[in-house]
Amino acid sequence: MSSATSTRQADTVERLFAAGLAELREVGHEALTIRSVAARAGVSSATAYTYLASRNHLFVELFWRHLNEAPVADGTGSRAGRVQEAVRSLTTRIAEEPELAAAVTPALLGSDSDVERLRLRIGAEFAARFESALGDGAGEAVREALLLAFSGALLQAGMGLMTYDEMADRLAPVVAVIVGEE
Amino acid sequence: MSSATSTRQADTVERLFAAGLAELREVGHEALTIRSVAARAGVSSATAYTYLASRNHLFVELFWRHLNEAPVADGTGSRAGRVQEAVRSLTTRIAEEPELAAAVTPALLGSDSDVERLRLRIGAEFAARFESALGDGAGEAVREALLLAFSGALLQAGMGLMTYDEMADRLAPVVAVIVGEE
DNA sequence: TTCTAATCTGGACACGTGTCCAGCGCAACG
DNA sequence: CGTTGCGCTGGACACGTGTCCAGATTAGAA
Repeated sequence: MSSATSTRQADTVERLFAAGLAELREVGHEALTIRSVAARAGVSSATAYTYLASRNHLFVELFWRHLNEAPVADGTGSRAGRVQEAVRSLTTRIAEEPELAAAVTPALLGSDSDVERLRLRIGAEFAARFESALGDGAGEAVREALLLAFSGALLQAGMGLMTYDEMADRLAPVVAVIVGEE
Repeated sequence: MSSATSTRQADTVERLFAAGLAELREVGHEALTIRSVAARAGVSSATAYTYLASRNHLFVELFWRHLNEAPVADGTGSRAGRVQEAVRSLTTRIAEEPELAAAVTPALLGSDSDVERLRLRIGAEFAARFESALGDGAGEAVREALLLAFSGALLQAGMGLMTYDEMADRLAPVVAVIVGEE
């Protein structure tokens, strides 16, 4: 029972997320409503709200799932080169779903507990990738600078001051400055 | 007539912004509604909406006005020291109105044309301050890194991962890394 | 098959946003 | 001292969010 039950629930959740992503691609995040996602998933809006804490939660969850499929860059080349690769891997992945990226930036600022939980995980994921690209011996300040610059770039892209496609190129010299290119 | 008329309008606008700030301090940005601001300003909500394009616009405008009163740090000391001073001057000012800071972060991501206009001005203000602290001869990448790290810090603070009070201290070593401390 | 408990439904609710407009009142101009 | 017109009012509107709940469905257990 419990396995069948949770299968049913899992199905519903998956249908909701799939519908959310489809809706996002089709109408964009401004026009997306929880009810339209529910309808697309073939589920009532009350049901949607039992799985989605909020619109923000939907966006953040979709982003988190999407991000997890970003390839992990391999650890060859110079330190700066490795970090640049890590950055490129992330931005490339993010740029694949521009509407999702646009949606998640404000959503990440939400105050739902679900949003908060995921936001910590996302931050930790970025940190882990930079950490491993940097290798040992990188100072705390360097790690923090990288993370802040990357967050800043995401924010700028979210505000439309930079496209997700150009993020990696814009960040490359910034990474060089922070990590030290010599 | 036009001067008298615009005096009347200017009065209304000022009352709205003053009421907005008071309301923000009193109930916080989550509970603030345009209608409550209008009521506090002694004005109908329809009138409020003729001057405020949106809730986001209110927050961004208040932030912009607040920011403009941040003292400009003087240009003494090392390059890194000057930039750190510039950062501290900004973060100190921002930390004076924590609710405003919390409100503006998501608001800055809005898509109103008024928000967009102000957001460019705010970004330009940050850039100008860093520029003048850096002096001539700082590379493009250094300037961009600074701006991105600062934006990133604002974002982190907006997400509650850092308080505005600790921003300057957290950023100091980051600035040193970016600008080069030697 | 029948029972039971989890899931889902439909539709109401309170609330906020942002828009609109007919009409009112006030301040300056003639 | 009217008249004109700008700014303000009040209150309706459409729409979305997120909450709630009594009752219909469903799937597995007995």
